Amino acid sequence: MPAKTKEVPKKGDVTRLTIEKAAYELFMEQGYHATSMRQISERAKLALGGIYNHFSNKEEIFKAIIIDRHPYKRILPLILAAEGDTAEEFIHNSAQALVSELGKQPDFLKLMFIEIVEFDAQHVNLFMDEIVPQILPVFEKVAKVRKNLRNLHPVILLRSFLGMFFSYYIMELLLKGSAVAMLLPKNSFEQIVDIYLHGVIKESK
Amino acid sequence: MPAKTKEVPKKGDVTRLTIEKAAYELFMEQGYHATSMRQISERAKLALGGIYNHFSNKEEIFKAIIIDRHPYKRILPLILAAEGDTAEEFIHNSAQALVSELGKQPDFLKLMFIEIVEFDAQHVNLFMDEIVPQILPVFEKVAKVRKNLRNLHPVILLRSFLGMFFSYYIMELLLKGSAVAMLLPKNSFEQIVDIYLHGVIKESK
DNA sequence: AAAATAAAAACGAACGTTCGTTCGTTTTCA
DNA sequence: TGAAAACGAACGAACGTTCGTTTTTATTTT
Repeated sequence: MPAKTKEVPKKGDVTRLTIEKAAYELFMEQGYHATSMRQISERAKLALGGIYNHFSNKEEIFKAIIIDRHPYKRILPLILAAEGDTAEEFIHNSAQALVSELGKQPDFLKLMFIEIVEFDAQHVNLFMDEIVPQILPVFEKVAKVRKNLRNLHPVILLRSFLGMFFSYYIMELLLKGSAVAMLLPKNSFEQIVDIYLHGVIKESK
Repeated sequence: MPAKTKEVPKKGDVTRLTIEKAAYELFMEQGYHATSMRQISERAKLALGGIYNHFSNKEEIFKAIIIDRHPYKRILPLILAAEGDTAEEFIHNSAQALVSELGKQPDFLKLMFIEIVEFDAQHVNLFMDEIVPQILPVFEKVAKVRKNLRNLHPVILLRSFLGMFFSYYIMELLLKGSAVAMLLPKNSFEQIVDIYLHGVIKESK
């Protein structure tokens, strides 16, 4: 009887997700190289060797995390669903939704940083070509529907929009624990969004 | 005869800088944990044990790099020297100077990323309290002298200004190698600065 | 100016530990 | 009953650091 490879639902994939979750937590806490396979196996409550039934090596775990846990999958629908007739309202609302969503996964940025530091962003580069074609039309539509947006290149719009969040969270990371953090106004993010909308220059009267 | 500890100029500090330079290059290329003391000793053309005459351990090398090679020392004078009567001109010029300066040290951002990933930004946090009191007055002065700046909190001004660069370079890192990079307009940075100055919203007629 | 001397720097083998991965075996599951 | 999953000891390699020694450098004494 020739062994047919069957496409079974595979119950044991639960373990795979358990490993992924444990590794994700540890990578976020300690970084990639500082996290050992033994630590991952302990947190996943699995024998060391058992991991290798699900991932061929350590980097494969990280790659899986990058793909499965990247927040863009959750963020994209939020932007699409953001309401508001004017571009101003729309950006305000989608920024708000995005911040609250990222608040649930506050260390998502570290994922990107580990990527850049340890892997020279090679994994992200690979699937950027998959993501961006999904995101760009959204921004093109936003630019088209809301009349009071300046006539900006959609890529620039995307880049500056995402950049607003990057910068917000990075500065937060760099300033936390510092005495300067005290100087920050309570509604910092509101003001950052406002600058994004209207710029820093006073309009000529 | 009691041995008096004297404060000699110490010629051998050249070696210390050689180690620092070699380590800096390797950290940038590979990350912190992925770089071994042996690699550092090889690039510095020094015996493995010799390093420990100048640094007590690996982390001390990184700390020294963070402090000695942080670009803020070179950037601050540039901002102070940037000319332009209007706030618009000033920001334009200082942004231009900053970008060209950072272009000489294109991986400076990685320094911050390694900090965040491997050390939870603890070193930067420590000397933020030293840096920010130097930077803030510059931004306060900028806001005061140039009349056509909106009345923004100086910390917000600083934060959004630096954020503009962070986001610009991060997006560059994440998009490089991707096909989307082709879509980017040539004068991306000019447009980003323009958004910073005037916002994305069309002025009501 | 030369010699003596002590401190600083360089050396590289060696230490103990931990790393990622492999492997033969047992257990669980379909 | 055969495949998938779990196990944990074992492997060789690489890690950061230490150590005793030699070499270099700078200073002090002749």
